[in-house]
Amino acid sequence: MNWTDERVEKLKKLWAEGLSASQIAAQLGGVSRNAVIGKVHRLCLPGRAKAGGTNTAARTPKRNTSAPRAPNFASRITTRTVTRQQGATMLKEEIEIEIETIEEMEYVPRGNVVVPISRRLGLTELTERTCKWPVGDPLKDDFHFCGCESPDNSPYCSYHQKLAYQPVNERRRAAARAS
DNA sequence: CCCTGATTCGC
DNA sequence: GCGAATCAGG
Repeated sequence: MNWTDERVEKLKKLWAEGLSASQIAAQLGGVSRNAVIGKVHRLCLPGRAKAGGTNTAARTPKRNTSAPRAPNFASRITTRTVTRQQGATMLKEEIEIEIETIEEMEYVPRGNVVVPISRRLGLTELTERTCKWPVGDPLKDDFHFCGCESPDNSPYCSYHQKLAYQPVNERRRAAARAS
């Protein structure tokens, strides 16, 4: 693909709008994000300040122009893989529709509001049909299990089953994502 | 891992 | 002049 005046104009425009190089490359079509970035440089367009996106200005590697390339092999491998996957991903890029899931429900396992009609069974009293939801501090002697009737093969009664499997969802993802 | 922009340098 | 390969950082 040639950098026709029109394409260059579009590049300038999109870049000015703050689109990322990969997004611009997708819009223009036929070029990689690297091509876009390279062009941006040649045009001397303002790079992305250290603002929102990702820019680490004041970066001057300048290897010895005389020394042959001796990059880090380990990182090279990972870099390559990433690059290829990017290409495949970019072809799919289209429109993003954010569906905000407003979760107001905050599950709170109130340790006080104990539970239903706990049988206060000890570990030995448990059977296949008794709820095995632990109640209390395992290190204290008042520790016991719910002991209520539990459906078919479930290890918990209907009440505790909900508590056991409910809240584990969207909320977790956000948390896991952070780390 | 995925993504960003920045640089270098063979073509 | 181009842009893939790399690098560096989030």
